[in-house]
Amino acid sequence: MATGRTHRPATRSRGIPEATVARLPLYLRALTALSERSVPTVSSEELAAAAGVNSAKLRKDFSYLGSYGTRGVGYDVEYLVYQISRELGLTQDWPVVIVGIGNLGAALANYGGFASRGFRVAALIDADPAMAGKQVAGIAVQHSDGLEKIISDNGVSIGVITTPPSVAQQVCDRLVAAGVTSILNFAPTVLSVPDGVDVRKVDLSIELQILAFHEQRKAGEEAALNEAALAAPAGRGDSTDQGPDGDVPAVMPA
Amino acid sequence: MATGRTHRPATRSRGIPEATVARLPLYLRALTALSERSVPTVSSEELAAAAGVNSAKLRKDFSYLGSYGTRGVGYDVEYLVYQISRELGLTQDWPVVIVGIGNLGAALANYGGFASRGFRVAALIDADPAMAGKQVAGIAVQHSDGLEKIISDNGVSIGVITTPPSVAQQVCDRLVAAGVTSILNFAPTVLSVPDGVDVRKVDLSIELQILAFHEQRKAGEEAALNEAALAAPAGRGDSTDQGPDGDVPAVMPA
DNA sequence: CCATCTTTGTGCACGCGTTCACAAAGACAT
DNA sequence: ATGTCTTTGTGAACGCGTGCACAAAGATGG
Ligand SMILES: NC(=O)c1ccc[n+]([C@@H]2O[C@H](COP(=O)([O-])OP(=O)(O)OC[C@H]3O[C@@H](n4cnc5c(N)ncnc54)[C@H](O)[C@@H]3O)[C@@H](O)[C@H]2O)c1
Ligand SMILES: NC(=O)c1ccc[n+]([C@@H]2O[C@H](COP(=O)([O-])OP(=O)(O)OC[C@H]3O[C@@H](n4cnc5c(N)ncnc54)[C@H](O)[C@@H]3O)[C@@H](O)[C@H]2O)c1
Repeated sequence: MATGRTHRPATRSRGIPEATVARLPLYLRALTALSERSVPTVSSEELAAAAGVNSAKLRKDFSYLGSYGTRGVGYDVEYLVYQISRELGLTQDWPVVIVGIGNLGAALANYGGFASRGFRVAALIDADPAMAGKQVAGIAVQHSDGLEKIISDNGVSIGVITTPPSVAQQVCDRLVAAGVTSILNFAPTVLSVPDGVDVRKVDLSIELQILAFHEQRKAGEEAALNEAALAAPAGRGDSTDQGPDGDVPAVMPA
Repeated sequence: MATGRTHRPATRSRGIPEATVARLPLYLRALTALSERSVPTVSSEELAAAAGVNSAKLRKDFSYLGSYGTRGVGYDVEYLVYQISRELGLTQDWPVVIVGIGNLGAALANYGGFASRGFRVAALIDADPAMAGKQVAGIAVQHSDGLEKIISDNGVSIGVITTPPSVAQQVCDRLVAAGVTSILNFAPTVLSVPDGVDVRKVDLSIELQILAFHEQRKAGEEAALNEAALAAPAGRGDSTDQGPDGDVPAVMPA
């Protein structure tokens, strides 16, 4: 998922597959819920259902961490919570900076889900002088002039970018130069980073477009079905009276 | 990525692999930028660089859509923009509802990136009576009592859930019952949906945890390197004076 | 102590996605 | 028209991830 210039070959970190790492937070969430209900042990089948995955996959995932289960019984919930937390590095505190305190940045700052997992908003940074000093989520916004100092003073290694896309790369460059080695990017841009820096992106627009693709496919199948019976009206999705699937390109190739 | 109860076997839709579909929006974005700069054609190498992918992958991706390139020249930008837009279903208008107009829901409502790709915020829905009637991003928030009618009146097939996780499943159920067949879920919950409904989730907390995992691994490698030289201090990441990698579990298994 | 029963841990096969490498195709110059 | 040069489109190999199916392990009861 790292979108750096050089494509790192999936660096199976210390033997734990990337796909497994991506599921550990899911397991952890389900386990935390069980822990709060004081459930002592859980079977792979139950936990898998709670996490929305296959039980075989879950057992294989856990096997990468070690053999923490007891055959015939299941897994000890508390113990597993600790092991996964430790594996994910959540037993330590991760100071995070958010750069670009607009609509989205402010929403993230207000989000309680951060602190609950060992992530602490160490600073909010914005380039707008009018924002500097304002309190957002109980934290004073600081001007981006001091970005480097803020990063180094707080020992920040994780940065969140919620600036407009036009400045995302330069913000990224400054973060990296200041010592940040993990970036969560909300701006719809491809970021170039040096080796050793991880970038993950959250792109709302892409998610919607993927949904639209499947939605269109579903509508197409439905239409084909209706067509097979008779030339029936579409019913849903006729908000515009444009043809559902024009075949004539807007511009022909040269 | 659909997290429904039944695991659909990657339904290679109409021959286009899921992984390719997920990259089409990326290509489209890069192509749109080129189009705005009036670049007439682009090679797979250039476009791949702009989209942050391998050029062979890009060519293979495009080969699923058909042979739209010209050997020795490259791809016609305008034509490709149209073809990808059509394939993704962006030539039609998709009305979208957002349910749960809190911090995040309001940020999304204000986001301009929706409309630019054929997605139109048809309605904002919240359960809080105090929110009803309030204007957010120029749209009046409606009470969730009328959810079903709003969905059907506007022919909405895509819903965005930004409610607290505790109510996400029931909101999801109502959306589905009302006719929504695609859901973008921001609440940290596993949603169960019937077959034929697509769910995609955006989970900030998971992204951060994945970053933390890699961050810890990097720190560990670095520490091992330093250790090899001498018992050197860690320098970064000592915000708490807790040992960097305790080995004693909090609770021993039964 | 033994039998039975539950559940883990994993060997194995399969399919998807990625990447390499190259032949074919077309543009362009001469 | 012909040759050269660029770039596409794709066959093939490989690696990762997934899921099945089962043997091994341990709990539990008699
Ligand atoms: N709002 C959403 O729901 C949403 C959804 C998906 C993606 N995004 C993306 O997230 C980003 C932020 O969206 P938004 O709606 O919050 O935009 P916004 O305009 O409300 O906020 C952007 C903020 O970044 C600040 N900024 C600008 N340049 C900066 C710089 N060089 N350094 C530091 N701060 C700087 C601005 O002062 C502003 O406060 C955009 O890239 C947008 O495309 C937003
Ligand atoms: N804020 C963030 O940056 C952020 C980040 C990641 C995930 N999330 C998740 O997104 C969701 C929303 O976060 P938020 O910060 O906006 O929370 P919020 O509390 O600000 O907003 C939630 C809104 O949902 C409304 N609501 C509650 N029950 C409802 C119902 N049954 N039907 C319709 N509306 C209902 C509430 O009235 C409120 O306006 C949460 O699940 C949160 O975990 C938020």
